[in-house]
Amino acid sequence: MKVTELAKEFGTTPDTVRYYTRLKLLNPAKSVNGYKSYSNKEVSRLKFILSARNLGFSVADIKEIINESEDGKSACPLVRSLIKERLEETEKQFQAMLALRGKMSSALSRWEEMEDKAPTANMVCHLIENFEQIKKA
Amino acid sequence: MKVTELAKEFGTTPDTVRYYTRLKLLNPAKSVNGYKSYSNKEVSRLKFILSARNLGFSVADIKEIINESEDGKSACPLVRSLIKERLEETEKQFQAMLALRGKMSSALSRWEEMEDKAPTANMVCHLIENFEQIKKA
DNA sequence: TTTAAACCTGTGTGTAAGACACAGGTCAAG
DNA sequence: CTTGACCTGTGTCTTACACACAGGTTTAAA
Repeated sequence: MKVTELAKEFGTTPDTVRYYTRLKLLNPAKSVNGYKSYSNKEVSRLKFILSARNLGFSVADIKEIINESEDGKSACPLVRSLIKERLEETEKQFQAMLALRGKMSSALSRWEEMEDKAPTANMVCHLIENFEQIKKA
Repeated sequence: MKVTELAKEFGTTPDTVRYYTRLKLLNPAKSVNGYKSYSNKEVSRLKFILSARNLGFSVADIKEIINESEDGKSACPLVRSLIKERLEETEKQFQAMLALRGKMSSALSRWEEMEDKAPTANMVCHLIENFEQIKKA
């Protein structure tokens, strides 16, 4: 299988496949003409990678998981521990986005009934600069 | 004012100040010794930048806003239009994170009562690979 | 068989928003 | 005058790919 064929097989892009290949998550043989040739093993490997990405694992995580399994060990304990970390991070980011969304939406509605103002020497836009004060130390 | 002083003034890092300076959002004079010297104007400029970042504007947005205001025009219309875009993006990302969080958390709890398995030729980790099927084309 | 268009290849670089590394400069205390 | 602490600018690294590009391959028509 060539790069583009493999990518289409799972609805991803050739660039993504090439990226994983550069990181040696996939290890295709070299075809006569220098093209990369992916075997069935690579196909299921890619499927695994995409599933893991879908679940929030980083590419570095995935590399670690694969290394573990190539040592013949069960990757399950590692996988459980990693997803705990990632879930915590996701939760933090989620809360941050929740707060940001609220701020943005409140700014938007407040700004719709405020007038335009020309900039001054030390004020670029009064909408932004008066919305929330950044505290000085 | 030197880089570190300015950074501390607003609870940010010298690297951040240097980054904005590289992008010419801040335009310090050069001190005799080659150090950058920030005036009062730069101080309020940084405050503006941090406020805008806080509200979800990208650094590129901020550059655009500053350019507008340096042409003497009111940046308010641009600011309103930009925040609408950014809010939409944020909303999309928010929904994506919500879904991801759900998936991760359900995976975590499901995996806690599943056994470890050794890897096989075409299976790296059954927890991940059996969680959700990636569809073939 | 020749040729041309369409498609594909690998490699190299660009992206956002800073964080980090590093060799050297500056400054106060002794 | 020297030490040590702190600071400086510049350059590189990060994530997870997307994009650009010069050239190779394949298919179809001529």
